[in-house]
Amino acid sequence: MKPALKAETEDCSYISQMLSRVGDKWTVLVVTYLGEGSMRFSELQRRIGGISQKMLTVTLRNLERDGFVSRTVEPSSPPRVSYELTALGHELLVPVTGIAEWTRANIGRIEAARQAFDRSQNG
Amino acid sequence: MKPALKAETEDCSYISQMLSRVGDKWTVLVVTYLGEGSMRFSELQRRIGGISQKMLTVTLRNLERDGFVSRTVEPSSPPRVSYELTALGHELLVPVTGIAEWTRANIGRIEAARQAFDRSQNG
DNA sequence: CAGGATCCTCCTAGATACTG
DNA sequence: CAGTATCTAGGAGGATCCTG
Repeated sequence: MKPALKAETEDCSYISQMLSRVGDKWTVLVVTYLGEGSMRFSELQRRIGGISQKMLTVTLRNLERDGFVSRTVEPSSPPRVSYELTALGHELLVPVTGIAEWTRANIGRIEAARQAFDRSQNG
Repeated sequence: MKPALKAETEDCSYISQMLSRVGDKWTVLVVTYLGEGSMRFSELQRRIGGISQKMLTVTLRNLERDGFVSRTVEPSSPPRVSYELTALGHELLVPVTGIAEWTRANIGRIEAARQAFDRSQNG
């Protein structure tokens, strides 16, 4: 039996990974769009706009590996590959939405702080 | 009066900034330590461990600019500079803790998904 | 259509040296 | 002590070419 410290250290590693993941450039955007329902690769790319094939592929692979997204291939020609959120993926939206809503509610305070800070630096 | 779309687009920019901020390597760690109370630069660096002077400086400046941290200088020699969370900084801990707790609660499901994914890739 | 493989570029972050 | 300035390496992300 490992001491509690070990377990908490491991937890921190996972927490850090998740914060980093949701903080990357595309993950939250992809998850948000998939929150509307199942979607194909090209449709996702078109709707997001500005994401390269490579980054969409990488982002989806990461999400699939962690169990947030499921990938379905219809064996046809040309192939149709669709993605959708798993239950875990939908649940992830809850805490992420928490930060988003907190930010939206506090934009005014943040912006005021920035302007005050920038003024104090220039003056 | 701007249309709603404009406002939402601007919100997304802020939300993206905040997600990116809390997703960077040191911000959450610094905020968490400062959550315990006011702390000096060197104490913060020693307790966090592994963070360079430069990155601690940059992280603190960003937090200060956004109004999450306040900086106090005692004019002495050598100078004593201490940092503490503002009210806004303490409030930020709430949604961030939300993601952290969600992650901690779901580590098992994530880890299981990863192992299943990795097995399916190798086999 | 979906995505693998490359190449390239920029930014982040770390190391180091210096200052008030 | 608490920074600033400079240099550099590594990784994230974009552009492009190619394939089943």
